[in-house]
Order: sequence, then C-alpha cells, then structure tokens
Amino acid sequence: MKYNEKTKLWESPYWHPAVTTDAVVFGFDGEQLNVLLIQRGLEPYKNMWALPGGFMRPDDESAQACASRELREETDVSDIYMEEMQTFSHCNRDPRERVITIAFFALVAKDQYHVRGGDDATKAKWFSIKDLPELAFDHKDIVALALERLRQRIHFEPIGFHLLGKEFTMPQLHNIYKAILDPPENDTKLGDRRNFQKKMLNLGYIRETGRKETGNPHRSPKLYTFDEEAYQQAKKIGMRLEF
Amino acid sequence: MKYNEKTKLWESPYWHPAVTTDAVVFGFDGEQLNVLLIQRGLEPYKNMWALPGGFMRPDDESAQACASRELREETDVSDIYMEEMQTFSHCNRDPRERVITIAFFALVAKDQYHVRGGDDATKAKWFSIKDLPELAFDHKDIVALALERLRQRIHFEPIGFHLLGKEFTMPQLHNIYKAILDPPENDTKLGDRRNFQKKMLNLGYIRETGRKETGNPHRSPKLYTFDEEAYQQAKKIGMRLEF
DNA sequence: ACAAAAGTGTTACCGCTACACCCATGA
DNA sequence: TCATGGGTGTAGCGGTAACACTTTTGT
Repeated sequence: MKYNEKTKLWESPYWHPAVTTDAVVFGFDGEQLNVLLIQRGLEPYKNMWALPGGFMRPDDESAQACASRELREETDVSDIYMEEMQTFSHCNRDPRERVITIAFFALVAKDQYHVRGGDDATKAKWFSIKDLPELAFDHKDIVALALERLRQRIHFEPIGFHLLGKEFTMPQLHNIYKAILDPPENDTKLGDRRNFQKKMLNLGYIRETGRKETGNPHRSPKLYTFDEEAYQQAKKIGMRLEF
Repeated sequence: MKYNEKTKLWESPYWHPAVTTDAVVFGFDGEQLNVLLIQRGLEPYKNMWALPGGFMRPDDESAQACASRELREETDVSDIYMEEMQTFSHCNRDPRERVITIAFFALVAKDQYHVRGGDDATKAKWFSIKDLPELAFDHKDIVALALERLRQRIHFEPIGFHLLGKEFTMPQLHNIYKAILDPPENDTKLGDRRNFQKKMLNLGYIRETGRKETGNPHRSPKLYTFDEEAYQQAKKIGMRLEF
C-alpha cells in the first residue's frame, strides 16, 4: 500500500482491510473483577463505553505494540501483562467500513495505576464485570470471550499474580481465584484457604519474602512473590498446575 | 476503503495493511505427525515450500472463512477441524509490503483426503514434522508455534480424534498422543497403553461402536467414536481432562 | 501352533480433600 | 481480653501409576 502525495490517499491494486486492536484489561480491587473501559469521544457510538483500542498505524512495530500504545494513550496504563486472544473479522462489525480487530487480553494490578482519560476528552473508568454498561460495536462479545479465556487460563497457568503487586499475600491470591472461578459455597477443593495455600506452595515457584503485610485489624499475613525462573524450570520438567 | 473506477485502485485516507491467513494443517499417518505444505508458484520465495494461505478478500465472511477457502483452493482439503491460533504482524515479514497474517491451526484425518495441488500449478504435499524443508517467509515460526499449541491443547482438550476418522481404535489414538507428546521411554503414565485406555474411557465421552477393525495380522481392536454431546455435558459439570 | 498385539484385572502408593487447632494483631 | 482472620497439621479416601495374565487373530 503506497501513499500518493498528489491525492493524499493510500492506494493499492488489492483490497486491504482496516485493522484495529482492542484490549480487555482486567483489574482486581480485592473483591470484584473489573474491566477498564473508555467513553468514546467520536462517532460512531459517541459517548458510549468501549474497549480501549484503535487503528493500527504503519509505524506500530506489531499488533501488540499497537494495543499497548492505544492503551497508554487512552488510559495511561502501561507495562502490564498482555497476550493476544483472538481476531474478530465478521463483515458488519463497524458501520464505517469493514474492520478486522485483533483482541488482546490483559491483567493489571489495579490500584497501582492512576487511570485517567486520554487527550481527546475521553474518560477511562473501571467497571465491575457484574455490572457492565452497554458497549459499542461487538465489544460485549469480546469481553465475554476474554472472561471465558481468563477462566480457562487460570486453571492451568499461574497468571493470577499479574492482578496483584509484586508482593502479595495468600488470602489476596485466594480471593482472586474465588472471584474468577467462583466455586460453590460448599467447595473445599478451591474454596478452602488451607488447601489452596498448600497447592500453591507445592508448585514450588512462589517464594516467601520474609516480610509481612501490616495494618490489618488482625494477624498479619505473609508476603510472597512469584518466581518466574522457578516457574520456567517447573514447566520444563513437565509440572502442570491445575485448579 | 473505496474502489476508484478511474484509477482502478483501492483508496483510503488512512493506512490499511494487507491481511493474509495461513493454516498449519496437521495430519497423522499412524506413525508420524505431518504438516501439509504447498510449493509456491509465484514470487516471492518462488518454488519454496510454504503454508497454505493467502490474501483476505472483501467477500470472505471471516478470517476463518478465508483460511478455509484458501486451503480448499490450494490443496482440495475441506471440512476439517480448525481454530485460530495467533496473528503475526512484525514489520518485515513480507518483502513486498507489510502483511499481517492470521495463523490457523488445523487437524485432519490425513488418509481421508486426496491432496492435490491447486489450479495455478502449485503442488501440495505432506511433510513429517521431523523432516521439514526450508520454509518461505516466517512460516517456520508459525509451524513451531502450532506445534507448541498442539501439545498444550492435547493435554487438556480432546482434539486427538480429529486426526483420525469417525471411528478409531484405542491403539491408534494412543499412537497419536505418543507422537505428539513423545513421553520418555520408561514412562508408564502416558506410555502404557492400559493406563492410557482406562483414563480415556473414564472420561465418559468415548463410546464403543460394537464393531472391530479387521485385517490386522493380530487380534482385532475395538472401534470407538467420540461423543460430542457427552463431552459438552462433562465439560459443563466441570470435568477436566489431563494428560 | 505360534507370534504379535489387544483386551482385562489388580495392587500399592501418593496426593488431595476434608476438617481442627493454634497464633498474631488491633480494638 | 476478645474477636477476627491467618498460619500450621493430619487422617482417610480415591485415583492412578506400575505391573501380569489372558484372548484373539493371521500365518
């Protein structure tokens, strides 16, 4: 696709689709799982809530770079865990023209970021997944897929940590698992804190820091960190997590 | 993006990338895992082997529809299990222009298809994953990712069946698992046929057909089928496979 | 009848579930 | 000192890894 200086248009003998990225950013506040949304400042779907994202540019190094850039520009959130999820490519997703969207799935330690709107008078805000507003485009479907993917992922991959700070307590981590997978009331397999803790520590890649979290009205829980190196090692050996 | 009748070009004020789909099609011959490749008839990388795929057209209903179409056109393979894998979007993947590729991952009962080259003098051929030729573009990376994905997938999802016909024997299925995951020689967990069979049948969604496979020089193994309905049921209950 | 491969059965152990008790902290 | 929540321990059960024997089939 070439830029024509005279006509000020991009031209090609072949059809090229528009490509955007959208990110479903999950955050956890200690109680609920939340999704980061922005309020659209432009048509179409003006003023409606939508996923952070936008059109890919020729100078974006990759789709993921594009997703990160848009997120940073629109919400001031950066340096987070992000992975590609799936593309959305049906014909009438966008009223303007045909758009192919590469959807990403991201996890962030919610309280470590100062979320604000972007430059162009857009607002960014966290919404509980149990109380989402109506969303622009087919973003409802994208969020639904992300939730499903998150549940699948957390069963077998240690990604819950990304929703917390570098140091975290066992009860915090346990709350995340309960919020995402919400086990039945009587379940002791995942629901019981003691069994949960044992299983986690048995995996071998969660290290005690020696420090404790203070300021609680009760006994101070120990602080742990995720040991990436030990995890990679365990993965090589063929060890597999299951919750 | 609009078509200009005068200039015969597609034009847009915004940059649009070219988008292709590529499919990594796995087949199993009873011994080895194979990948379906086509020999390129055009530049770039003329005569080199590559993954079946091609540019997305405005009349393709979705990316997956595009991948299916290209596969059918180039290799005459259709109606197979296919799922989206990941996009590839770095800047210099294609010498012509920047191309974003949506890569798919597919499984097929190899001997049930008459693989032939497409219209434009291209050839299609199966290659053992242990003996792949040099590949065009970054297709080597795409195949590597597909293999990794296949291994991950087969641990927790019953997709091995898609590499076999509607009816299959336990030894056949076992061979697939061994070929994909190749367990160490002394492993009895996955390597032992008796334990493998028990685990599979315990899942509850593999039904005996009552028939047997004849023509072997030895005892005739029973034929089984995969019961999709029972599987969906088991999945709902929260049952999870693990190998 | 024999060889090769598939079907079926059994035991012992490990890990997880289920449950109880003790300890630290702030009010 | 009391209430709340977090840390640690243990018994019993179930599943599965490890292993053996019998049955079928074609030559």
